[in-house]
Amino acid sequence: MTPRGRGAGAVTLKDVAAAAGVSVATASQALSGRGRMTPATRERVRGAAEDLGYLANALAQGLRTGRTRALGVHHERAAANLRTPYFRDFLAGAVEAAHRHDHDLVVLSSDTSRPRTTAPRVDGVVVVDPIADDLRARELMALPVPVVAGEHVPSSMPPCAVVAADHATAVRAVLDAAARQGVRHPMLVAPDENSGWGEVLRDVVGAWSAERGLTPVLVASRFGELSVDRHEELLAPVLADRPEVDLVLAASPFAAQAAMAVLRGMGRQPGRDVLVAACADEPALLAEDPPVTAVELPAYALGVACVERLVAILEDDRGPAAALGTVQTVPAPVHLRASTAGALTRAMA
Amino acid sequence: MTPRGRGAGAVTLKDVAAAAGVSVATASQALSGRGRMTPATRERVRGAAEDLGYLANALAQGLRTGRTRALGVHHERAAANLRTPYFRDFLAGAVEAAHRHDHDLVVLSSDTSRPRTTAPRVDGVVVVDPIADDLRARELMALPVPVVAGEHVPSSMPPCAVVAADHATAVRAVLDAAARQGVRHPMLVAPDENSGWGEVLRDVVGAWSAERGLTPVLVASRFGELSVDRHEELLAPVLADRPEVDLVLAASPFAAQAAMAVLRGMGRQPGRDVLVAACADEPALLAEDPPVTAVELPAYALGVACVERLVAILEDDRGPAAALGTVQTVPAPVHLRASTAGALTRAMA
DNA sequence: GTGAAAGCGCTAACAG
DNA sequence: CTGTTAGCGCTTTCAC
Repeated sequence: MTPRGRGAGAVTLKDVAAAAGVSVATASQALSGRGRMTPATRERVRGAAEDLGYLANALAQGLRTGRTRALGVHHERAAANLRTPYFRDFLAGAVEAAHRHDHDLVVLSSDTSRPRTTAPRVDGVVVVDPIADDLRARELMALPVPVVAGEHVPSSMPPCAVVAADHATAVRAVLDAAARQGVRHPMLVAPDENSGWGEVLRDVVGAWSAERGLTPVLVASRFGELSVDRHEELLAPVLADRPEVDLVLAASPFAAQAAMAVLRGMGRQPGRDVLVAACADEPALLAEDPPVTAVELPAYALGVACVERLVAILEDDRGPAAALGTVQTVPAPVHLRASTAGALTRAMA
Repeated sequence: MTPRGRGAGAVTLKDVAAAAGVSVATASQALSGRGRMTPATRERVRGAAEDLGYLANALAQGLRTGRTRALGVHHERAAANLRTPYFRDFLAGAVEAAHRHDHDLVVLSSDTSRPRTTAPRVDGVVVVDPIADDLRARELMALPVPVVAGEHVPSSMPPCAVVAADHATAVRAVLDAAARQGVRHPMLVAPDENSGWGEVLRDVVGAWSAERGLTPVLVASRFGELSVDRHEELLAPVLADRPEVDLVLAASPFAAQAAMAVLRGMGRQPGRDVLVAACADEPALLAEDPPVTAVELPAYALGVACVERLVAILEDDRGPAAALGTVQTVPAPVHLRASTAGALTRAMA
């Protein structure tokens, strides 16, 4: 009958009420500052709570009020991705903002092998990098709590409030720089339709190319593929097939590294015969020869912005629905490096 | 009467029960796999839950069962410290282990300006670097849930299960290396009695010195001081006062950097006239001239170990009390570098 | 096999 | 001004 375990021994409001000689209801109001009562009573209850070391049970409070003062963060394979600086920075930003607003920040378990059987005890959720085939993400987005997506939502997922890096501006800066070097045959290597980021990149490159009467080559990769080798396997045949390509714009820095290797293997010199750039930065890109132009994804700022957005939605009287389609962007610095700085020497006319 | 807000609209067990034509009690048992009933009934309930997208309310479940499947992490000024690699690595390890055991991981709000009014909804807490004057840490340690300290607990705090780096072994390796270069007058700069780490370092250096008939100079600093300048202000007078010191062992890498600067300013050449080492590593130490010997604190491994320990305590039938005094250590690699490699040229006999 | 009822700790109406 | 009452969603005896 009594719950097994850890909760046992905790001081409850009943204990405080008894000690102060009032009812639990009065005690509750005394502590929350609500209700009208003599200052004396209120002080007596406060004192009792203090003496007993009373801390309200957040579970019970949350059950009753529907508010938990906790926010959740979900990332597909959170534990594994926590090895990447991107998610770490993001999380650091999210924690900073959550704590500033006096909320706990819950890193939701993301063992995707089994579906959650339980709705997380949070007031809202940030889904970092929503991926269409991430079942957990879908579950969370179906929850009756507001959701903010950290990055664009693939079109096959339900809409929600979005906070994303300003890829369009950043990628256009890269493309313009490449154009100045005479690029005519851009290739985009980007995650497939499971990723909203991939969709955005295709849109931007598509629009930019159309404005110039160019036709980009589009190659689909898998989101979250961190292996350079795998990307080489993907790119070797397509690059062999398309010798006219004079710019490889890769979403992933690992794909960019792979492109460098493959091109070199084909006897083409990156930065001269062909330009290379990435839509996400990584220290390794600086160590390449030549160093690879890249967009810096502002992970920390995104973490902050996502949580700020979530808090704003929670406090919005119009209700969470008002936020559904909205997109907010965070600037993404562009680092132009030697891989896009050399005038193209056109090997083949 | 109905709680305002976010919870509204959620599918409850009542809805599932109604859809399946059973009572909530039966529905509960059907889903949890407990209780005896016809497979047909169980399937019907499962199906209804599936169709409605039912997720159990973790708050209610937790209130009833006393288990939330969530673990908390507390760090003084968590948000600020999340800028340091140490806490990031620690957190990454903690998340990995927590998720492996199917628990959410809550980064507890650590706005220390106001005390928590609410007990966090977690089954147990990891307190990273417990500091004696951290009120939040004390609050958490008074909670009726098990607590694991990530690093030694200062003697003025209540005891709990401890998981710490093996400072003793590591520091002794550094001291032995220094002794081989002829060190006779070691100085230890370590956090004051607010920090269990500081206490351990003083104990180790004290014991080691006693074994050799040496008397170490002990300087107390403030835990968490990340500024090199502040450390310089602290060290300049003491080092001027104690020209005989031939080894500065600093707990913090920033104190080690400060020592390097101060010594150089005094015309003493670190690595030759005087040795320098740190009890925590930092990239900047590699860039010093000469590079500074340091102990690498295994943050990620500590994060994993703390959570593993917490889970073990939660599953231990003997109850959490059994774990109270225990200390578990994680190896801390030592990086011997040039700052302790040169034979001391004794400027003064 | 299944349902009714109690209660985890708390808050919000409504009486008194 | 304060106490009584009801109920948040769930689990768990205990009758039927």
